[in-house]
Amino acid sequence: MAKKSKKPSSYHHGDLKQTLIGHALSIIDNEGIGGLTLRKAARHAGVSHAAPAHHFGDMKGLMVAIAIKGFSKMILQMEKALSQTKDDNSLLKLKLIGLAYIEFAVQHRSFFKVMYHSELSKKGPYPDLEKESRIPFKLLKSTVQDCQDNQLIKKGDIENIALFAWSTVHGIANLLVDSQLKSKGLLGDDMQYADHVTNLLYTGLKYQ
Amino acid sequence: MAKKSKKPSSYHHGDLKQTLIGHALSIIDNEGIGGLTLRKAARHAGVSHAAPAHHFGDMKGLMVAIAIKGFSKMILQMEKALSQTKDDNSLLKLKLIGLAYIEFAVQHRSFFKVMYHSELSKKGPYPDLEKESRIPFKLLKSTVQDCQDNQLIKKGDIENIALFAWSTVHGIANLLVDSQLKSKGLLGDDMQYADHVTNLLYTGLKYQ
DNA sequence: TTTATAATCTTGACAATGTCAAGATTAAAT
DNA sequence: ATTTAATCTTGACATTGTCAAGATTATAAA
Repeated sequence: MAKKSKKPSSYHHGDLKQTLIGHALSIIDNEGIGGLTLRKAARHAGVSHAAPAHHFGDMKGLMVAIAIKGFSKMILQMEKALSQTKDDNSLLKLKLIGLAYIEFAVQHRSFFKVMYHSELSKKGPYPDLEKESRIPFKLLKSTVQDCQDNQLIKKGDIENIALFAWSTVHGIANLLVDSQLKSKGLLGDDMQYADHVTNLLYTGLKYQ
Repeated sequence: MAKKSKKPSSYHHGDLKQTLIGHALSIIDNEGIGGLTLRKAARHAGVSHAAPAHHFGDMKGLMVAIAIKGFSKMILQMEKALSQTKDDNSLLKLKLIGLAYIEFAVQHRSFFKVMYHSELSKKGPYPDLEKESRIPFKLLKSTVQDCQDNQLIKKGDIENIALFAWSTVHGIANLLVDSQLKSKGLLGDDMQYADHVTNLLYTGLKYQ
């Protein structure tokens, strides 16, 4: 609740940038990424149609800002999951960090959609975004490393094993976020399914 | 080369629908899904700006048409992969069908992007698309069933195991298609990596 | 073959959007 | 107090999706 609302002066908004991001996210929640327009976000915020440009440059700038914020949140959530176990239990850490990834995706669908939107990763350069977007995989990889150091999973190329784990949780996350499973009647509860699949993943790694 | 080009009469195109789909795909190849517009596809095909509407209704209709065609191609490629092994070797089938899924994605990025575009799965109803889109998973599931029948993988809930395999290959496919790995310097050759990961996946299933 | 009907394509129009330029208002710094 | 920078508005323009009405060609019916 420590918002720095600087007493709006009716001309200068005070915290327009974050406000616009908020409205953009709720628009994506309701109408999908295709429903997001700069003008619509501006209307929701009660400012003129050209106001967003001063904070984000263009449409892509808004998406980048959302993605960066999303990665920060996701990283926090992953780190929190890691800290919830003793240091020696790295196999559990591996499961928890994967679940945290999936949980973030389903809890913040709009963030996740923007974070991994094709158009963003394509043409940069957005150094801040690039930097943040690498951290989740780094966290995953170092956890895999811990597991190997503690001989909890068989030896193997760390990079490949981490990529395997990432592919799986990323795949689940995408299928869940796009309602590709629910729409096919394949799914009841999201996280219950995520738990099943991550179990398969990590017991698989154990006996690899 | 058995195209039914019906001698264009300069007013009636002859095969405008498929032609437009082709141009749409090449636009997506070059500029991403965001770069695709109905008018641009029309210009590339040399027809008026409103011509596409008569074949696809609206923008979403074009995407649906592309997605349906993409699923047909993908299904053919998966079935072809299945037919390349003796019936008894169902574990190899399981690997081949997964690789076929990934291979289709990297060979036909634009198709794949459209097929699993959030906006499509959201609001229907597009019965033809729904029907086609279920088949890949059905193929995967029946292959998993074969593996269990032949006692090549341990028993377990077929649905969950199939979803696990699907999540993994779908995750790889998405990361590859969006160049999320290459851009991070994590990858040399796409299919080589896919082979590594599917190996991990299926040996994992074997000892589950 | 002639005619009627449907399919296909064009032209013209409209509202909505991204983006730019120029100006108005307020905050911050000097 | 004055200058400078930041923030927001207004107005404009090209582009786009979409609709309606008309032109052209194919197809079917007579």
